Amino acid sequence: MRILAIHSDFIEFEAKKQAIKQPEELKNKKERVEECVVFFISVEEGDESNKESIVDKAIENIKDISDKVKEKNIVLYPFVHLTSKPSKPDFAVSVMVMLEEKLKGDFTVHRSPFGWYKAFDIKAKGHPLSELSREFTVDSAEKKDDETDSMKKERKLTSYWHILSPDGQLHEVGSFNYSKHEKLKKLAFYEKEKSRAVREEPPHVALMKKLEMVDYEPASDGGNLRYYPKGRLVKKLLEAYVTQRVVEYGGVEVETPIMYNMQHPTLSKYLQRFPARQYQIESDRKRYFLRFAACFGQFLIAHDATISYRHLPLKLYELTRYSFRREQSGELTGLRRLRAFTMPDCHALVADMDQAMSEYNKRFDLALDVLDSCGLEKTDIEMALRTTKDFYEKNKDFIVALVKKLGKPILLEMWDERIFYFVLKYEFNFVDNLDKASALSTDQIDIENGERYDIRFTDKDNSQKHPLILHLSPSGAIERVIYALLEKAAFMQKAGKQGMLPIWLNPTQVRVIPVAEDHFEHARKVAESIRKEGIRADFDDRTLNVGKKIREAEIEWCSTIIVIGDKEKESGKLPVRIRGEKDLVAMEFSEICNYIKSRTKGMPFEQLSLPFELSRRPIFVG
RNA sequence: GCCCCUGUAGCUCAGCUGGUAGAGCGUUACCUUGGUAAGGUAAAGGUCGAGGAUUCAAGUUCCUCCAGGGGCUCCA
Repeated sequence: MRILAIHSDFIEFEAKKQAIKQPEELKNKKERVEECVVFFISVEEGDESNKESIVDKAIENIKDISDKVKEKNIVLYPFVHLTSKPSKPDFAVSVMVMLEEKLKGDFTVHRSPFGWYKAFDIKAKGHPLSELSREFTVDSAEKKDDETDSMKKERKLTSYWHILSPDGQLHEVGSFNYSKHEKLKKLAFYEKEKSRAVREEPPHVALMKKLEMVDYEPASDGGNLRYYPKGRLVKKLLEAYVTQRVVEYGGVEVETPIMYNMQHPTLSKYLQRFPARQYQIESDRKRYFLRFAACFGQFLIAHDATISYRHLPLKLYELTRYSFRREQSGELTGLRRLRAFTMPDCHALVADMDQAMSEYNKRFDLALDVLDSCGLEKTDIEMALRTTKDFYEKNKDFIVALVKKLGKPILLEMWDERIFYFVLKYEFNFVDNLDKASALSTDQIDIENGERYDIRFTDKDNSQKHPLILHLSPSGAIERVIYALLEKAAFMQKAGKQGMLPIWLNPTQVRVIPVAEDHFEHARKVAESIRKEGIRADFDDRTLNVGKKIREAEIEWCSTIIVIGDKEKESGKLPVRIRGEKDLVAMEFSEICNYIKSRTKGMPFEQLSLPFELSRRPIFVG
C-alpha cells in the first residue's frame, strides 16, 4: 500500500465519470472538507494476501501522521496512480471501507467515492510536515503476526536436546559428564547463559586491526568491512584453498548474479518467510534483493540443465563474494557476524537418499580435512546435528558413524516434525573467548527444493525425477574462518603462548633483519633469494636498532626471523627465530627454505602485495 | 530492531564540580651504527563523532542522529 498525505486548508472533489465497471454508489456527487489531512491511497496487489494486517498498518500510519499535525479531520481518497501494481478493485474498496469503519472512533472521516474519475481542488498548507508519503507491504506489516505465528509453531515444535557420544549412547544435556568436553558444554548451554558479568569485545576484533588485516568501514553499512593488503592476502589464500579442495572433490565451479527479482515466482515464496532480512535495490521500477546464499543461482542453473542419472551426483560450486544478510544491527561483531560475507557453497544433486548419505559422508570428511588444513583441528570445533526424530530412528547407524568419525560427543537436536526444507543438518561450531558459538562448516540434506525449483533428472527407467540436494559449505564463511583463527590465537596468548597463524597463511613467513647498514646489501640478497623460492620474505631496511626491529617482527607474528650481520656473512649459517619456539636455530639457506616449504606443502601460495622493503610500507592502522 | 555503555591527535588513552585541549606510541627531521622484544633530541598533528539546545562561556549539561561495544532477540 502506498499513501500520500497532504495537510490541507481544504479539499473539494466532484465525481465526473465512472472509471470501473461497478463503481461505488454515490452519496454526494460533490463534497468540500475544510482543515483536514487528505490521504491519497493506493492498495497494491501484494496487499491482497492479508487484509487485516495491511489495514492495521495503514491505520497505524494514518494515526501517526495525523497526530504529528494534530488534525482530527481526515479524508480518505482512493488514488490508484501511486502504484504500478494495483490490487483488484473490489479488494481495494473493501480496504477503504474497513479503514473508514476502524478510524471513525478516533477521527472525523470523509471518504471520496471509489471507481470514479474525479475533479478536485486542494490547498496544501506547505509546512515541513504537510506532505508525507508512506509505503508498506503485508510483509513488513505482518511482522508482528509472523512472530506470533512462528512462536506458536515453535511451541508446537519442541526441540529434544541430547548429547550423542561416538559409542551411539544418547545422554541428557543436563546430566552428561562434560569434564573432558568443556566447549561442548558451552555450546550446549550457549543459549541458556544469561547476562554476563564481564563486558568485553571478542579479542579477534583488536587482533584483526593490530595485524593490519581487517577494519570497520564507517562509510559503509554495518557489517561491511575493509581489508588491508595482509587481510586480503589471508582471505585470498583461504578462498583459493577451499575452492581447490572442492574442485578436487568434483565441484563444478559456476558464478551467479548477486541480485534476484523479488517477484520471481519461486524465489518470492522463499522470501516471504524472512521479510526485511535482505538488502533490496531498485532498477527500472523492479525490486531486487541481494542474495543471502548461492542456492538460488545454482538451483536456477540446475533447473535449466538437462541432467541424466548418469551425471549424478552433480556438484555445483560457487564461492560467493559476497552473500548478504541484513542481520540485526545489534548482532554484528567483528568478523563473526557480518552483513556481507564470503561463502563457499557446494550443492550436490543426488538421485535418492542412499546416494545422499554416501555423498554426505564424503563431504563430511572433506569439511573436517579442510578445516584442519586451515588450522582448525577437531579439538577446536564442536559438532551439532539437527534432524527429526523419525529420521534419527531410521538412520541411527548413519548418524552415529558420523559422530565416530569426529571421535567425540556432539550436541543433537531433534524435532517431532520437519519445518525446514532439510531433514538433516550438521554444523562444526567454534566456541570463542566469550563462550559464543559460531557455525563454520555445515551440510544439509534438502528434500524440498528439488521440487520447488523444478529441477529434474532422467532416471534409468526414462522417468523424470526431482533430485535431493545437499547444501555444503566446507569451511563456512571465509571471514568466520579468519575469526576462528584469531580467536584461537587469543586462546594461546591467554595460555601464555605466542599467537600465530598457520605458516601458509601468514603474510610474513620470513623477516630478514640486517644488524647495521654495512650488512644491508648482503641481507637484502638473502631475503631476495628466499623470496625467489616462492616464500613470503621481506626485508627490514629501516634505520632502527636490531632490538626494535625484532620486537616489531614479533608483534607482526612473523613465522621466522633472521638477523644478518658480520658473523653470518662469514659462516653462511643463519640464526633463525621460529615463532612459538624458545631457542634460536642455526640453519643453512636451503634448510630455511625447506622448513617453510615442508610446512606449506600442497597449500596455495601468493606473494604479499606490499613493498618488499619495510621502509616503503605505509601504516594502515596504528 | 530493543535496552545499556562508549566515541578527545594516525593508534592507546588522560582531561576533577562547565572557563576555549594533554601524555605515550607512531610520523617527520637531526643525532645514534647497533647482535635477538622499545637508543636520544626536536617538530608537525585536534571542526574533542555530527547537528541542535541551555549558558557570558560547553570536550564537560540536555535533545536528535551516526558509529563501535555488551546484553536481548535473531542467525533461511
